Amino acid sequence: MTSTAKPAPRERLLRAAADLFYREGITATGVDKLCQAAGISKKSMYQFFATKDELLAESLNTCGPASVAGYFADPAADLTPRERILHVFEHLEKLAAEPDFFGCPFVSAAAELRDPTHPASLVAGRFKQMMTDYFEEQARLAGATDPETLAKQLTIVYDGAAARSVVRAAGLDGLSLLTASALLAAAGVHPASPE
Amino acid sequence: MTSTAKPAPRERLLRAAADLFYREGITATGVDKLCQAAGISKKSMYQFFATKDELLAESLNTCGPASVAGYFADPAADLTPRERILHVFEHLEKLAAEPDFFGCPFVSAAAELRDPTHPASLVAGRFKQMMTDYFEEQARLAGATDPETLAKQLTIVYDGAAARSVVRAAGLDGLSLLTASALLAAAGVHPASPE
DNA sequence: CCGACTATAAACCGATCTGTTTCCGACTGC
DNA sequence: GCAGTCGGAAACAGATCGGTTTATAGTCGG
Repeated sequence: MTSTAKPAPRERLLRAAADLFYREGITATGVDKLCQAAGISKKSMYQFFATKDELLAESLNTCGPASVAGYFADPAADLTPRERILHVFEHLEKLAAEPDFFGCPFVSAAAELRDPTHPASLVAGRFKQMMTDYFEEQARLAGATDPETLAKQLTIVYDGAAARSVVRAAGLDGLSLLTASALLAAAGVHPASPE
Repeated sequence: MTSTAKPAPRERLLRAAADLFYREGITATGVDKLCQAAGISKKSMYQFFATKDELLAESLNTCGPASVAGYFADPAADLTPRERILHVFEHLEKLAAEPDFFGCPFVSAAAELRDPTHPASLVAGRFKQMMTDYFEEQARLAGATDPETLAKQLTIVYDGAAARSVVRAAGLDGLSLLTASALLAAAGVHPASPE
């Protein structure tokens, strides 16, 4: 019975936290609402996590990877590095078109916290770096002239496009793909790799 | 006496609101703190503005332009369109290097609100469009191949670079300038305009 | 059946939230 | 001097905040 509906109290709590913090904001989400959404008591919550901030950081850390997994193409797939890079933006375009898209969860959290030393901010920084590292690796494989710089630029395009979608409350119409392609081309990475 | 220290109650309130909402967040800033910072009573505040949200929207609308004025070079200055575009990113690099930079105030507000219909979100949308329009105008003057698209791309770079600075709590090291230059070059806008 | 453990619901704490109201002193025009 | 108005200080209202505690219901191993 517990297997079908309830994965585990702690798990449910982390999921509910990641969901509500993202959809409604950190400060705007109270602990009571959180526990109610997770079907858990406050006492249990405070046994798992000492403070709301600790829960926030752990929810980002635990549920973050799953929420951004779609950006990274299956490593087993037969794709060129350039296609793997563009896959990130294809996925972003898809997400941004939906009305419940509120930007990158990590950026969103770090921006609201305004405290670089907050545990959740550190988690956000690590994940951003992870995406940049992914870009750099693929850029290097693609033979880009300056993979490190290109990776940072692509991350900027990713976050900028996400911000655009949020303030306009609209999709991106391929703009992020177009911009990423332009930067790839400027770094010598072209669609049909010529022999 | 009132002329030296106190501009006007309403003005002070708007300034304090813009400042605190930006520095500490919207939800995290209480009305009491706001009034205290502005040196005004809550009664007066609620005579000027019906709700906190109304104050927020109006503070963005009124104090927003001044807070972003530095991005736009003096129209009288002898600058090329390309230089005017890059001036935006030079200014951003300067701001991002300071520890009290928390990103674009409009994006920040819209992101925290998560409600595209909120008056403040509409204000944010208008200002973003204003910057894009500025980019587009300069891009057209510079003879870019596709000024409209280039303008959107530059706006994306602006917001993406701001986000990067926020999550890393560090400066940009010229990265936004570099990226903007690359997109300009891709659109056929080069530094020393050759005859 | 029993004691230990667990997790729940709910009350509770002081503080703070948005928003309203009351009171009172300081101006104003007359 | 004196009604009238203004705005500030502060109490107030009801709700919610993060966090703690109590009491109770269920679930184990022994």
